[in-house]
Amino acid sequence: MTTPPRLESDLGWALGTVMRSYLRAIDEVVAGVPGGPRGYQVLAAAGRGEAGSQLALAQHLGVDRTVMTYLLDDLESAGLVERRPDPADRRARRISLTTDGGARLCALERALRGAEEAVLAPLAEDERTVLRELLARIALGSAPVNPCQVAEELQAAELSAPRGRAPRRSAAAPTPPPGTPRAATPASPR
Amino acid sequence: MTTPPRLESDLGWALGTVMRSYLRAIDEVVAGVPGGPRGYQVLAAAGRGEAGSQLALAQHLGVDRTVMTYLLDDLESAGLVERRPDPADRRARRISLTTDGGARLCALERALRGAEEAVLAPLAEDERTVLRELLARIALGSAPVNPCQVAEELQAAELSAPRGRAPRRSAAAPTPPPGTPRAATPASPR
DNA sequence: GACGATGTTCTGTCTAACAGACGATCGTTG
DNA sequence: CAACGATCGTCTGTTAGACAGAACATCGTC
Repeated sequence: MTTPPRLESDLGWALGTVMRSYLRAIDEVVAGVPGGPRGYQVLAAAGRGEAGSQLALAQHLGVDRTVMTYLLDDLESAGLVERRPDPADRRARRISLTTDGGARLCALERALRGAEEAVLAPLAEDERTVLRELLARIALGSAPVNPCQVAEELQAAELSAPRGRAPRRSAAAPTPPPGTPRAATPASPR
Repeated sequence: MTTPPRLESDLGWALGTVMRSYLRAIDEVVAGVPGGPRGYQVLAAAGRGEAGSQLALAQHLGVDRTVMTYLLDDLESAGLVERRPDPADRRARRISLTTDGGARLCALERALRGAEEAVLAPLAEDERTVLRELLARIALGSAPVNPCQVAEELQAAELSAPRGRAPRRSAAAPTPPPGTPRAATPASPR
């Protein structure tokens, strides 16, 4: 009995409730952004240069490719992002922020900081930081497993420590535990 | 600059990604439950006796009343829950677990424990506990503000400490900070 | 140059959520 | 006690959103 009597440990309920609270909090802020919350996430990803192809962006955000098309249509017609042909692959489009998009993103981030803090209000200052970090670790660790990212990581690890040193333990767990869920079970009982 | 250079602090993205990861992880487990993940949450709430009326249950889970009707229809026809008339209010129905429902819930919770641990795999043991607790605190703090629950709480606090002792600080913040988001903004721009 | 694979877009279908109304019942007020 | 508004659960209809699949252009490879 090392664990204290759990008062309320339903992870799913807590996650869902916090998620809804978050969406409600940012609702007003992102109301003017074409794609809503996801529109902002596209801007944020583009601003960080994380937006490779549309497909990569879609997987990063957890949306369907076809949805990403419409999302970018709206953002582009609003003048916030640009679809520029990838010089290396003429099939793909690179998503980049316009000047307006950059300014908009900056304003959004400032406003969102406040909304996020309101969501995290029940926590103390340092606890908020801890929560952010733990969530980010899980998200990064269980992000859509990008094979080439993993490959890069392994390569980098090998290069930096060719003596057979194992890659950093805390990073995106390369050896998933036995009970790892299979991806996207198609057998959902509609 | 007391805050360290934030490497990846997009709370919304982290929340969404963890949420999707969680849903994927429990997908197989709750595949047989009528309402899917929310069907389980109904069972869990009923098992804890948290299920007052259908409306309270719906608000607790963040779903519409009409959706709750269908959800309970399915769960009831599967023999997992019972709709019994509330003796105190003949409009309302009390939701209770059947024997089958209790057994099912027990099995589900065991299986879900494993799936949840898989989601939290990137974290160390104590970090998982911390995350669960922080999320639960936020969820409890920003749950659909139930006026009568708040009233009860205040009453209980007064009864247990009539000397003017303030209620516990960590509990569902009765004095929301200035920037508290308004509940259920009806002005959502479709 | 032919082949399969991949990125993006388009089309159609279908589920799930929401707004609104209805009947039954409660609490309250005159 | 009768009438009124409010609330709970249900039902109906509409609509937005997601998904499956095909089509087109292009890449990598043999």
